[in-house]
Amino acid sequence: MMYRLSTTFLRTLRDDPADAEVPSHRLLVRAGYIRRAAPGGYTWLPLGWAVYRRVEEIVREEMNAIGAQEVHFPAMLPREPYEATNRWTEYGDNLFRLKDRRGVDYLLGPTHEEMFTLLVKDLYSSYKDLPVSLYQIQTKYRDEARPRAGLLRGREFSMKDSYSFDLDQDGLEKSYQAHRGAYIKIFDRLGLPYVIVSAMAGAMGGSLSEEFLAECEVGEDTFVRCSKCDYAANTEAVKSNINAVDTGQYPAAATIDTPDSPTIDALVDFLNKHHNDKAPKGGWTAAHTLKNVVVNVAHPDGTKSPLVIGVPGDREVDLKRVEAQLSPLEIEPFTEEDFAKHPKLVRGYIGAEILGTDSESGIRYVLDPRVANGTSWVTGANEFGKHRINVVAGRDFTPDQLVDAVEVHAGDPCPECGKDLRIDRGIEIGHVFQLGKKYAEALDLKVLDQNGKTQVVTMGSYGIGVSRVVAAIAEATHDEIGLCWPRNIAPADVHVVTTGKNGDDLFLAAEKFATELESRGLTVIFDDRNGVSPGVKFKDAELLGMPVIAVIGKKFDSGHIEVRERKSGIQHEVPIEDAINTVVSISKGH
RNA sequence: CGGGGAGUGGCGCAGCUUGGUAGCGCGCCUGCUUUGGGAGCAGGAGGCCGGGGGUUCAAGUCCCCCCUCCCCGACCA
Repeated sequence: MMYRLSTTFLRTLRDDPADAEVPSHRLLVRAGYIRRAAPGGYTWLPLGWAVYRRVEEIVREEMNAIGAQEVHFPAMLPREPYEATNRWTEYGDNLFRLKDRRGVDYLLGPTHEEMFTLLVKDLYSSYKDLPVSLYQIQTKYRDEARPRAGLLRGREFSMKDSYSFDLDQDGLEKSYQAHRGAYIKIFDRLGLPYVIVSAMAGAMGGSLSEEFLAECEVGEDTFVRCSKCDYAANTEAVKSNINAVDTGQYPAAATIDTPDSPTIDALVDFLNKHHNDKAPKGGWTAAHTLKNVVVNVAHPDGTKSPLVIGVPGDREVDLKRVEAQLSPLEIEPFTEEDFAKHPKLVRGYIGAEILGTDSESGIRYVLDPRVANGTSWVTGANEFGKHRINVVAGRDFTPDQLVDAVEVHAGDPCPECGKDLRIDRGIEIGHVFQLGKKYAEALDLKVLDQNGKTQVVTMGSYGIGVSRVVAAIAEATHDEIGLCWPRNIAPADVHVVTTGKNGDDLFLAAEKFATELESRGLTVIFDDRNGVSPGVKFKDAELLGMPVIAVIGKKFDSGHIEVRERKSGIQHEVPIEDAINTVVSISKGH
């Protein structure tokens, strides 16, 4: 296969496109791999599509290797299955909906759990049919509030989604591990550095769940990683491992006047000025205070109730993290009107002692594990301008539940080994999780087991964002001057540049060289454009990012061809008679 | 959905404050020259100035409404 640039449908841009910010977006547009066609929708041009297909093929090969079978659903789906699982409403505005000429509802599939479940239900009914894993590579649609960063977050994108169907948890475990293993092979082959982190199954209603993240500054996911052991988790899924403190000999709790101290900062100032005698060693700090944040929780039945979250005063509450743990409850802001309805909650002075389902207020109270049993706190007195000191967890108040609620910080202890955690950002490129029986139950997917009894099938769900992976690889591998594709997914193996003009000896030698490379099984880009200056050809070759650039130019007179490795910049001057073998051996991995 | 920025030939931008009938660079076309790091000269083509309404003798420029894009936040496998 040879691309002759004189006729390839390609136009590179000298300037960065104004609407692109992140490197992958900027370079993929500038190098002529993609064009924006719609908000959050991109056209793949020939070279871009070549990359896309190579990624797809690697995914396909590894899925087939674990025995998964490829199918293909429509992108436009009926409403009913999504009604049955409640996702027609749960998905909310993120679902693209449309009606046919008779006014019947359809949707553009954001993901296909329902359809796969129904397909298996349609054809299988015995335990003997299981296990089975099916997958597709499909265009998915999500009406993202804010598409951004080119291919990284579009409203139309390509995803490989697979689903495993097993009779029991043991089977699911095996299917899950098979997919996990396949994903490791896929991302290894793609040449993409990645981290596997534990994640919350959250809204999808499963249990074990892990994400594959490509480490990347512009990534949208934040994850922690231990500096010592190999613990890694999405920030939402980090578990604290705080040990309870032995109950100390704290004096009885007492009320103090704290005028004008509705905020933690003001309170700490006031304590240091007026209650220095009672201060712990080193004086009062925010870490000695217990901050109580009120939110509303929305229950699946549509009702709302207040919830108070208690965290140390020097920490912020991470609502996403709380929400993930309380799922399917959703967190909403607590408004002025809500305060009016709950007069026991005194804004700025909410105290722990009246909180908890079994306490005076009856309001549900969850605590971050940092507020451990036996620790002593300064907290609100539930009265304007007053606080309570020496309020001891477990003695003076009891939470309904411990929930990891604080924003995770770099330097927090690792739950596995206690060493410092680091925080980094990544792009979610793959996700494996054990769905369990949620969809099978909702859609009544059952088989008969060995004893002739019906069993609900248990499922796993596994996704790879194929189009996103292309961008993630561009992010991970580019440099200042352009793209820099790993050998396995580059649209061509070698980019042949000549400074010769159409028809002259140099040009003919270059053409012969390119043709020979092609006949040796390489995919070749041959810059045969006429009247384009060498400078432009070199810049374009670097921008396009093939792993090897071969130059037939001034060194040709002395019998040499220049062979450059794009990534390392290493340049070899190779005698003409050896050049083909040199390029082939570099392209095949030395 | 909230905050900020921006929409002007294919691309990147100026013009808007102070209204007077659209300009620069790149790219594109023709010719000549040039050919190892985004060439030179000459001559061209190409624009309902995001859309709609208004003010005015006159609107890219002023006013109102809408749409779109980018960034931050919210949301989101």
